[in-house]
Amino acid sequence: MAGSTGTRAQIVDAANRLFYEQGFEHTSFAAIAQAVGISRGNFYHHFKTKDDILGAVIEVRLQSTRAMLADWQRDESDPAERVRRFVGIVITNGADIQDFGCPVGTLTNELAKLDHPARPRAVAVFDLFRTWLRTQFEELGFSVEADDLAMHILAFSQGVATLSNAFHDERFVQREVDRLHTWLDERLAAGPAPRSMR
Amino acid sequence: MAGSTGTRAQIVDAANRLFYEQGFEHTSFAAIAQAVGISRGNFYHHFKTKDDILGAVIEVRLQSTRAMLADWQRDESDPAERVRRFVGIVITNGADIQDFGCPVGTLTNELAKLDHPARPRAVAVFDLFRTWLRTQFEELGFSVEADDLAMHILAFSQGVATLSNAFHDERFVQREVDRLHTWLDERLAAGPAPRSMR
DNA sequence: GTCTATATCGGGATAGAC
DNA sequence: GTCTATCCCGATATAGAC
Repeated sequence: MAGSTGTRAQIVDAANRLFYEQGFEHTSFAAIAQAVGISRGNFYHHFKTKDDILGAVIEVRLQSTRAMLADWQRDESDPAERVRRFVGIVITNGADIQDFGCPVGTLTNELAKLDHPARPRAVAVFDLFRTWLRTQFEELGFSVEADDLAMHILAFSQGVATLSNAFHDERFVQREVDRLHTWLDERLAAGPAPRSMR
Repeated sequence: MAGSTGTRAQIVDAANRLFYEQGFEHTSFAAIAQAVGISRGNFYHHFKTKDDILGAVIEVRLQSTRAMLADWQRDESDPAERVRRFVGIVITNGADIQDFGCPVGTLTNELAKLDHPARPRAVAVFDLFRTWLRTQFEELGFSVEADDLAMHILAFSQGVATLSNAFHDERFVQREVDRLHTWLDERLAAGPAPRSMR
């Protein structure tokens, strides 16, 4: 795995964490260098510019997201249960989300405000989740509605993450998860809309 | 109104807009000064520090939010219709949200990452909406559920705003608004849970 | 590959004239 | 109240020794 060995990988890992906790722009080279335990000068041997590090961080996030979704795909055969696994992230990662929000949503928004060229790559992480969720609904028999349902699940996660970060209320998160599970069950019980109704 | 006249008010207005569009930390004094048309030096006659401007911006947002909610309270007698008015913000302000996200959610998250002392005041804007929405549901006969329903509406708005900013998809926004309206109608038709069921 | 030293720039903040 | 000039610091980035 490209995580522990190699100075370059260590830099990317530290930057990945710091960009999440402090934001991209607010994170200085000094902070990253200190976290890794190297000097600032050594830094530029591995990356020419700060944007290069951001690019590497986003690629790592894309890669680890693909790996996680592949794991879920392998470990769970029921698509509905896979969707529930995704929904559960807001509880599994509840502590980090309370402190820093969703890593995907907060980075894409920061890059949007900075009008940063890397924004589309950050949105690509969202696309991974969106496509994966849509595939689950397609496996459950939905067709044209699948993407709409996927986006609704994504919106749920972003809304919960933002308010969890603002209010630090675990009971709110649990209530919303329960509510979405109920909605999902009803949606699955009703099944896809017949073609004649579209 | 404290909006157009007075250099101080102009500074706050420009900062308010720029903090929204570019983020708080990324907005420089030079940018604000240029937007207002004054020199950087003059700046410090009105505000001692950048955090002071942030404080003033947040107070203005609190004030304008209170005014907006009071208007809605006055202009619309049906609490359900008032809630729908709030839900409609994601369409009314759709263009700005696509470009910059929700002003409340994005600022609170940025301040959380900066570990900024003004974060609680920024969250207070969320609290205004939360309390106002809860009051509407209370007027509709809900009691203990009112706050839960209010938070669900807030979560909706944040989820839609974040994904609207990421994907720039108006049709997604409209679908989610329609979905929430349906949910709201069903919720109101069912009425509050009887006390015996709690 | 890693370090120290340094260049360069932009940001917040101050002093003082008008 | 508004301006110009300036200070100070932190941040990105470079040069070059080891």
